[in-house]
Amino acid sequence: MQDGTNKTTRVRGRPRAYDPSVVAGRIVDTFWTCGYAGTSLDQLAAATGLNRPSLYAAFGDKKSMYRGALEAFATQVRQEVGAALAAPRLAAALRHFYRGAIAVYLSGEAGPRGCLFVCTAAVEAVTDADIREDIGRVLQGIDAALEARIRQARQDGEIGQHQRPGDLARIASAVLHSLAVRARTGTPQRQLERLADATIQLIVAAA
Amino acid sequence: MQDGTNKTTRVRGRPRAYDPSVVAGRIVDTFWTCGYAGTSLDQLAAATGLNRPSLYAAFGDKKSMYRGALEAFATQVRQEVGAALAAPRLAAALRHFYRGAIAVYLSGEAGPRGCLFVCTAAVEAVTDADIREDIGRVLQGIDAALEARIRQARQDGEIGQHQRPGDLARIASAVLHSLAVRARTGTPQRQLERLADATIQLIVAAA
DNA sequence: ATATTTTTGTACCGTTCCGCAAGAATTTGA
DNA sequence: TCAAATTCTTGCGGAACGGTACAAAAATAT
Repeated sequence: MQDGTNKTTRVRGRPRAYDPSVVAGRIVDTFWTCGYAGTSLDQLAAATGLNRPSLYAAFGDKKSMYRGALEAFATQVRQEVGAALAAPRLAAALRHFYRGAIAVYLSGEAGPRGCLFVCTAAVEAVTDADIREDIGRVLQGIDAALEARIRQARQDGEIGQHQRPGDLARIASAVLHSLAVRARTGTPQRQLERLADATIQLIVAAA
Repeated sequence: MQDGTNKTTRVRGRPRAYDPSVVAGRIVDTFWTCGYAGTSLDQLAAATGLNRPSLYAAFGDKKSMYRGALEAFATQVRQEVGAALAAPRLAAALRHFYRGAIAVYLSGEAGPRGCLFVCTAAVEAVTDADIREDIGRVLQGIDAALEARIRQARQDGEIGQHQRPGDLARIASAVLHSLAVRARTGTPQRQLERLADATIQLIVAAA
């Protein structure tokens, strides 16, 4: 807290002409729309209003910009997932979970964009081990959050004992992945919601 | 059949020094590993042994090469899906369906590559309407094939009536999408198979 | 005022990108 | 043997790529 982030505590040199968090958001947006390989530094400069040297000084090279975008996206995802799954009954929790995801997946000026990880980072996973591990960690985190929530529902007697919570959780997040892909490839909101609802019904009814 | 594809029926000019189907396979392979934007024409030339002008003459520009790869991949998928789902009982059909998919998704010299459509084409869907529609058609085709097979299982009395075949089919192919993403991001075969098996259990047990 | 520190803007580096032009090479037909 | 047809090879061209050097600009510290 004693660093220069406070507005009153001025630092030495020429002040930044931009808000780093706003710029970071624009970077996420650009990569989300065009993917890693499909985005150029000129595009990022145009989207942020910065020129390339400023971008480089603030966020490093292209790959570290992209991984920074992944990290920012993951942070938001974790927060929203946690909030959604906090609902007292499993069906409602899953419903908030999927509705929130669908809203995110359908956002975007140029059209629905799905999930930054599933729909753009996955391409790079074969040729880039760092990004592959970034994705793995996030997907595992969602699996784990779902599993914990389902395990709790089982203790609460909401669902049967015939399916293991880990398996149900992975099925639930499988549908999440599919919603991302389908949203990005043009499936209308109505059908996405129907898929989510059918999944909830199947999981909650799991004997 | 009266065109020049027969080996004995020679055509006029200098003969091709390559087998177009082999080259097409190499093109698929390269795009499958590196994605559309991440693949350069030089890379394709190196992978096929042709030089760029020959590639261009035979397969058109980069985008039409990619769409050709999508088409080739889709043809193979349709064939394998049809064969797998022909099994007499639904559980076995789905088992073949998923096992076949997992085998494909784990293939690749540089590591598992998932699905060409789900893991590489999806990125381009926002900025390229042609590719977006290519993906949509294929995904819908798989949904439809699964729905038909599940509908038949229902008629055969294999599964209950509480879930609609269309919903179950979309859940089944949702898991397929997830298997593609998870395979490409490093999930081991054992876990992929476990997810598939749990899904089959849930669907077949659907009351 | 002057020095110091940090950011910004311009311009440039070498490389790679995609696509194509033009001629050499290799075959069949006359 | 020569003409026609098709493919292969070399090499170019203009643009875009990621990344950086360098000096002007704008703030604080002394």
